[in-house]
Amino acid sequence: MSLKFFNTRTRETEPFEPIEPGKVGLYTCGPTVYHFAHIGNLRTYLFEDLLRRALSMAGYKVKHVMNITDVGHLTSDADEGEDKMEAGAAREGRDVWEIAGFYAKAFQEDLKALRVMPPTLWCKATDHIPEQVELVRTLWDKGFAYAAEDGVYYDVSRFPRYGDFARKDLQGQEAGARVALPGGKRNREDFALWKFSPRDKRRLMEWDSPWGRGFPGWHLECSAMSLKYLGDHFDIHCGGVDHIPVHHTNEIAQTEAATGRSPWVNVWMHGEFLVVDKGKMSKSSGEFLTLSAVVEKGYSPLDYRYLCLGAHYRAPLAFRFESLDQARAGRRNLMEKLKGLDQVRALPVAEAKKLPSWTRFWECVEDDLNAPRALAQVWELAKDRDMDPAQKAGLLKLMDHCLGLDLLLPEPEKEQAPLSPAEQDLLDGRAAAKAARDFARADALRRELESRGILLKDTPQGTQWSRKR
RNA sequence: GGUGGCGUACCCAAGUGGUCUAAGGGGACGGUCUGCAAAACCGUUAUUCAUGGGUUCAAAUCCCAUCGCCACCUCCA
Repeated sequence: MSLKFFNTRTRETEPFEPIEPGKVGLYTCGPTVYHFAHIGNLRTYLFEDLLRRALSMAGYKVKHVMNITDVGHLTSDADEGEDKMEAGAAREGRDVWEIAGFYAKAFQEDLKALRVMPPTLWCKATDHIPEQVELVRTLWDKGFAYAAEDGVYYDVSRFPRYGDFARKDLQGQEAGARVALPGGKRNREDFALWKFSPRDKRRLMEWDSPWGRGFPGWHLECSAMSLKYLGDHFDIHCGGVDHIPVHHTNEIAQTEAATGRSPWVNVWMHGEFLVVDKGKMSKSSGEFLTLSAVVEKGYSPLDYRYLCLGAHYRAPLAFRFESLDQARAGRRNLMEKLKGLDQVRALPVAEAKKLPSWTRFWECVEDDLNAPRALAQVWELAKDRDMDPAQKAGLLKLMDHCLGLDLLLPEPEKEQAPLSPAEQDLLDGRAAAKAARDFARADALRRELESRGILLKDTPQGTQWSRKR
């Protein structure tokens, strides 16, 4: 058995082989912290978390690096618009640094709520300015960079493999372009390595460089930081599918040009989008749903995690509240079936891994992280009423390590507001009516209670009540 | 306009040449239980995979056409 992943670089599903036995270097593109993450963004981090967990469970020691981009991400790839961070600050009338800190923290809290394991190492773009300047210098010295009006640019024509990763047909695109390139750019695809600060305006985030005062271009931080922490050849690099044509293409171009080494990264993996109605969720289109908004509507972050696990990471997932309702119902039903197993002394991991049920589960995970099928295996197990509880608990513990749904950690019962005197009267009245076998009256009282949000359940131990969730 | 992808039951969704008369979940319906319910349990719910052709001993899976939808080529996970 071995892990197989779909590699964007080769467009094939291949057995995973680490560069160094037993170890994996993993870089996942983190957020630009100019706004809250929406649940579409978060889907990608959930996919990466599944990958991370699968690698760990396969026995690899994973060094996982994730960036926080807090500077240099422009509102347009044409390198025209503003820096998103500065734009975010202007929008909210706050300091850029404040904005960065605030949204980075919010992001990390979202991940925590979703049970996404934190990376081995977080790194911030603004903490690595010298490394980025150094990288520009290397590219400059090697002749891959040139100065234009508003910054230092990467010359894609110097890197023949430029379009390969995204399978872009540059010839075709250039032929159709016919637009004058602004500001002295040599090629349409050239991107900024270093942007100069505007003459008339003082930025809060700017640094000196040999080419002029300014700030690093987006793309650069991921190259500089992954080079620093994972080296010029590492195992896996992830992100959303949207990163294939621009961000990752540019990262590869600048990194491989600088190091002269290819491939820089063996396996590239990309998560598909969460789509809303007929389109993707995006920060600009107004369809913007944060995790906290979902929680405020009464869902658990794990309901969303469960929803995402129900679809393969490489397939678009249609989001609707109806789907989320279904996920919530499914997760609750599953938890209900597993109730009490947390009290059981579970079979040790080594033993549980020998059971066929585990093998079936793990085969799904190994097959390019097929979470939907893995989840189906969890259900098969949960429904098995003949299995020894110790085995069952051991297996579920293992599976949950992989899925991160806290299956054996029941959510604390919500504090229920005690019955009001009026409600208590109704309850007592029904009990009396029931005892007198006046069922019509008993049912009427139950309906009355239900309309107040109280559900009754008659058990051999008497009537239990609960407030509607 | 160019490029890539998708279309599986009421809903979400797996499966990408034979084990598929298509996994799993949600929902619905029927049954057991109950005074009746709820919960639980049992069962039912696609001979069919957008449509029409074709290739093959064999197709949801490959090819072609048609229709519908989406993404990228502006920013985006």
